[in-house]
Amino acid sequence: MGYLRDREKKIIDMILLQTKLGLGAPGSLPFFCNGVGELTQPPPAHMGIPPYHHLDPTKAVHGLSRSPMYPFGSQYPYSVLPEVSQVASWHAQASMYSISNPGNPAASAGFRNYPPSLSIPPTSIPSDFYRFSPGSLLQGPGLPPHPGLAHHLVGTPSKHDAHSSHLDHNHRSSSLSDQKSSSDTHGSKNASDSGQSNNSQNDKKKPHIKKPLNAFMLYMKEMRAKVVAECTLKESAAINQILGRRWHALGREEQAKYYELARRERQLHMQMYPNWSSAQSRTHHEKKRKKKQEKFDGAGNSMKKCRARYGLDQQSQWCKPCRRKKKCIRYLEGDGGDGGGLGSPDDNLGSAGSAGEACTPDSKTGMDSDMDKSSDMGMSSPNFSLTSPGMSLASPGMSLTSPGMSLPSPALTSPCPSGILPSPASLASPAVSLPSLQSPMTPSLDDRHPISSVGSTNSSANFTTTSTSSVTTSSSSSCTSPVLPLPPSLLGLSAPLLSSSSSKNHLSNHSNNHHSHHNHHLGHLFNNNNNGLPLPLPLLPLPKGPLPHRNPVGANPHDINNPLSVNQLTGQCNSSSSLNSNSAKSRSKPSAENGNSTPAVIGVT
DNA sequence: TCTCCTTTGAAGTCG
DNA sequence: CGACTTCAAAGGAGA
Repeated sequence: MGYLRDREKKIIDMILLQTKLGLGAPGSLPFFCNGVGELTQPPPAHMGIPPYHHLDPTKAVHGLSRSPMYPFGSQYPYSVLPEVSQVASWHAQASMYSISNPGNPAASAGFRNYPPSLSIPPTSIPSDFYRFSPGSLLQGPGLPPHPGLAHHLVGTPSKHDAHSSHLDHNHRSSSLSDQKSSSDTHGSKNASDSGQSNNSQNDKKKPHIKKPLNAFMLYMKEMRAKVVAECTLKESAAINQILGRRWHALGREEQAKYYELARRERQLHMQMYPNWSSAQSRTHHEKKRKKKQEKFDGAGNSMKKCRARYGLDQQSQWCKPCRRKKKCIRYLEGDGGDGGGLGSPDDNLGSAGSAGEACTPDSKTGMDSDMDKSSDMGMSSPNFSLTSPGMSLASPGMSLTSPGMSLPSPALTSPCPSGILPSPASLASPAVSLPSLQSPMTPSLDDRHPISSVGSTNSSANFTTTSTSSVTTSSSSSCTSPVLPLPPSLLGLSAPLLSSSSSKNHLSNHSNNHHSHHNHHLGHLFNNNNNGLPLPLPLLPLPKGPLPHRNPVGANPHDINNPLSVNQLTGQCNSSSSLNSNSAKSRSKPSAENGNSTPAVIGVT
């Protein structure tokens, strides 16, 4: 209710603002009408924004031609770079997205308010939401980019810089002189080339053009403050988990807005930095990484990770980072020489939890890695079975037919203001009542899917099995682990559900497009079943063998010892909630730290 | 001061 | 072409 009210308020504010700005064209608001009509379906991620090289700035002005890669391409209008009125409405939208209520400091705190170089008052329009302010478009091609944009985009360490300048840099950069200097520095050309590096200082300050934010990033930016305010959480990791959940629970139209925003951001970014490529950002960071790598190389540590090297029973031998579930300092990437997959950063299934990796013992990683898996999972016995008391899938709480598990679920509306989804299923489940769990684990959205609930049962109960492969991969992975016998159609359905938040790294990314596509199916599923998919999903037979394993999020947030565990971080928000984080940690940081995640399981066994 | 955590999406790289 | 990797934001925490 509150959320809806908030939205209504935002819309009203937006309309008022638009009126104030004389931008009252009905077609420009709300959201992304673009004269095409209301969005009926959200764009899949891969559809939402055409590849960078497909974004022709020259065309962009007139319209973005997008091949309808997705069935509803025609329904989802990707029009164009905003026209002037549109751009203004864009600003207005920004005001809506970025809680602009001045009386809500928490809400506004999360946003950088790019100083309006234009006619739009800064106080009313926190264009912060847009790193690539449409202002530059408004001003025309020859005009400098939005100072805020430049400030943010170029050479601004987002993170630590934020501490000092998060709130005030708006003011700093809002001055005309700053605008001028900013534009002088970065110009409308490629900012990375604009340095006129005559002196070393310029070289040092060679601007780093950051990637444009994707839809989820934009969403996070907007909602973070909200979540922080609601949950009094400050840990970004935990907040991001919440936001991830919320993102999935978000309506398709809501998501569509962010995809649209992201698309526009990219367009603007491309216009401003036509020569930019994400490789620049990559190389920018690779330098640091190389340095670090050399550092480790110099140390001559070509060892296995502590976990694999010493085992769980000799944790005293582990290096500190391993004990802290951080990156093993003894582990050297590329130490593939021995131990089969052990040395590979990718064998850190423990955390990684990726179904792709978590295949059957004989599938991919070999025996060693299998052992590693076991140990990573904190399992002493490979025969660990989910049929153990309290973890039975047939347990009432986890019943696949449980109301809490059926789709669509009322719980999807996220009663918890933080977006954490309490579930009767989890709450009632004996599994979650295990003493090892400090706080009840709540199945994620994914968990509400019967199939995923199987896997999530494991994670939410801190049980892992030797098996491994998540059903997620059933349709695309080479995993041969016992998979729930699903008809292809259902598999196709299940995959997105599962991959939506788990094992993203490996599953989702086995094809970005597929992943995104699936994710959108997920969204469709949860918001409206207009795909004609059967809901609720049928009860699935329990597998006889080891159940598919879904490793918990990242460094095992369920590990109560993990300071960043979901429980610890979000418990204060909602004691009955938890993020069943099927993490995607594994996605981007596949290596070392992943293997260190673990062992909440130990306590169970 | 730097890195990690954690999320999703976009884009680059590699085999 | 698929799989994999990195980066974008955020801010607390730890080294």
